Amino acid sequence: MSQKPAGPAPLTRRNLPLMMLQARERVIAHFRPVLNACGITEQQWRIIRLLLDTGPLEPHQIGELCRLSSPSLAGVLSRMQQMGLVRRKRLPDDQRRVHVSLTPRSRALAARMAPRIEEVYVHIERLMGREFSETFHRALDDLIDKLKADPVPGTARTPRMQRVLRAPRAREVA
Amino acid sequence: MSQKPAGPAPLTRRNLPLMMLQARERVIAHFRPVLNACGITEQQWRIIRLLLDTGPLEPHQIGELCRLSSPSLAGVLSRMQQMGLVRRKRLPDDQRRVHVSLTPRSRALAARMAPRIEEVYVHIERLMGREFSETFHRALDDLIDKLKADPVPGTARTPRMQRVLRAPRAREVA
DNA sequence: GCAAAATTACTAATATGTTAGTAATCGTTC
DNA sequence: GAACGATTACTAACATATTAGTAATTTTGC
Repeated sequence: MSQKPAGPAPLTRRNLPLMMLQARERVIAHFRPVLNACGITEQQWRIIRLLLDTGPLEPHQIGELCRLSSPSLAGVLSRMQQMGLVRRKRLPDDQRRVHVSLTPRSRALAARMAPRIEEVYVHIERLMGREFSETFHRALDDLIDKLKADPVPGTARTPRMQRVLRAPRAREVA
Repeated sequence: MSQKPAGPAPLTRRNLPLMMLQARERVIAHFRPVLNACGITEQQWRIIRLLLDTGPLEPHQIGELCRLSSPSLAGVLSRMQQMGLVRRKRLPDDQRRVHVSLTPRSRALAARMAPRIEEVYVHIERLMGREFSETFHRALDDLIDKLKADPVPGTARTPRMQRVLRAPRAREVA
């Protein structure tokens, strides 16, 4: 008997990243109206929520915990500073490093938003079912642990290859 | 006994959208090297994979199935057309509508990529465990179903408010 | 038949994501 | 103490996401 020519591999798997994207969008869609009504983006809210819990942090810590790459973070923090939602201050000990902290304005905003956010959680937990919701949380933790490591892309440091001279550029943070 | 003043609601919930983002990034991080090596983006690969299974589709169908909003899709398809990865053709019956189809080039690309993609699936399934992997897939399907509906943002149509005249603009598709 | 509504793909403006690379600073080594 | 590497936050260039709104066309109501 002649063998069937194998042909190109057929991509039989379901698209797991797409499924996870779809699932996440179904969830975030419930929060978006609240964020829009308050005039902030999802990323800005992630940062505010984080700093509420932890106090002032450095950018690389925020990026790690909020999954924001260094370049994204630069823009987000810059806009948040303009909006009066965060302060940035250089550390006296180490002039490279910066502390990002919340302002009274962002704390007040968070206080206004908290109950509406809670409402959304109650709503989606009702849609998902209490049991399923808890199981799903555990599954996410489990998956994150099993596939752990990998730093935020855009934050990873690669060794310098060469050093080229150029006109100096002013820093943004006072 | 005096009652404690309630204070601002404390946001006790874990950040579910963030957890889902973290989990998805752990997964997509394994595919990114393959995509980068082939010079295409995640979104472009989603579209190619879809069209391989379905044959030619219209933009709104692609957007729905790949979770790409209409404006994103316009740019992605435009670049893919320039790269020779897709063709766009207006339907004779309805001049508004367009058919997007793959090219020999994108089919060849997919054939080259398929085995490497499969390798990644094998690898991450080994990390996650077969049992967990299947359970997680079911959980995602379940969640997507329970929170179903919501059209892709940017695709939703709102009734016209007013109609302003302006100089005509040429269409991109022949 | 024709004006209004609906549909489809698109553009515009802005925010974020991704990849690569740079300026300033710090620590170490010699 | 000057050269070197490491670290931190940043910029540059481009692709995508989000929100709003438009052009061309088709369908519908009357």
